[in-house]
Amino acid sequence: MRPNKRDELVRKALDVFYREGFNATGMDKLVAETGISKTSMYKHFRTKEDIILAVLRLRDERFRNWFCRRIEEIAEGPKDRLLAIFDVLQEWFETPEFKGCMFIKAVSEFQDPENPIHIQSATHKQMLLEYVEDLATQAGLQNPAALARQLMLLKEGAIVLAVMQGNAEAGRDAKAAATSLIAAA
Amino acid sequence: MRPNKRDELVRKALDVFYREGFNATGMDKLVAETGISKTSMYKHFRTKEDIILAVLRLRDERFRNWFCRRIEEIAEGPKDRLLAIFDVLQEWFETPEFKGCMFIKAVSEFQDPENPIHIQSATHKQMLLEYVEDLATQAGLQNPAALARQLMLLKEGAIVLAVMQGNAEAGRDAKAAATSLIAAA
DNA sequence: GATTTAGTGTACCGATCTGTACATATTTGA
DNA sequence: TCAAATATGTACAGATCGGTACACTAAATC
Repeated sequence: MRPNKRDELVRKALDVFYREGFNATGMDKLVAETGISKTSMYKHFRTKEDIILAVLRLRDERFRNWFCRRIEEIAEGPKDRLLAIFDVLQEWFETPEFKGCMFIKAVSEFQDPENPIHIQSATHKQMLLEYVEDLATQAGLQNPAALARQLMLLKEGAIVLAVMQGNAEAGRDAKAAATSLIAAA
Repeated sequence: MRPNKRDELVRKALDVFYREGFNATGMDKLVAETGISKTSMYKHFRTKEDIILAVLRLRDERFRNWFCRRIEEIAEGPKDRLLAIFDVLQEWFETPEFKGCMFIKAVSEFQDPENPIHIQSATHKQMLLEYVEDLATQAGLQNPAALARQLMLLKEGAIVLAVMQGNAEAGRDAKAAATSLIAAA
């Protein structure tokens, strides 16, 4: 058992929770889909909530890594990168596995602002905001914080509408709007 | 029992589902919170899903009524009304009962695009988009459809971030961004 | 006044929920 | 090779899930 069962569980649970939802996925289904025994799961985690938190940590790490890296791959200057956000977003929407933002869904299912799942999801959004804020600052624009917040509105809105409409059109609209906002800044 | 029990159920169920979530609210909790017997509920509705659909219909009717009426109250010309969208949004965020968008949450819990709950939620967003599109058309702007879609991105993004951040700041950011977009159109 | 209608309360069905107990198997390292 | 560490499978507890059966009650209508 070299490749830690704990990590294997978290990786596989991520897929299931993302596809099926958190409350809709019972522990028995998790056993069936991961091939890991329930006994093992509860040796690594005290509760289902702890598993969800670990899943969200992995998702945050993977997503931010991919997202930022991809932006830096396809654009050079910080100003171009602000716009590239929306190209990368579009790429994501066009992925066949795209099923929306895991953190928006987590907050929808765990609404209590004191709930650790809720808090951790909010932190993810905060960290992405800070990344965009850095880009805006590097771009030498006035009021980079305000621009970053506006671009994040477009990003979140695009995710929601891409899910609702079942296509990636929202990505193109977001890029067009971002172009205007960046030009105005 | 003049005031129909069915409507009473739907009204009260709306509050519970909005506060607690759909999957997290069992039928027994619905009985406890509405004071209506389970037998009665299942005489009016065949399944829990049917209750949810009725709740979403009421929410759609109430929300669109309030939203559009309020916009038309606080602004006169169609161009001013496009901006007023975000003042009304802000009002909503500042409401103590604000707990995000019921339709975004519904789609988060019922992800299957073929699910009637999912479809009905998407329809709500579509109808709001059409209302904003009408405003943009009346304002005589070029490409009103594109502007309307961009403003809706801001609206959905603001809702998500208002929930995530636990405050109404996103409303102000959305209004600032909308001002830029409308000016550019 | 009798009958239909709408609602109630309770008890229950089988399934599923999170989580545990326990005895067994497999792997790992000394 | 042998012991410790990690797995596993099964069975189950106690609660809750959506939904039904049934006997009863209040009210409206004829």
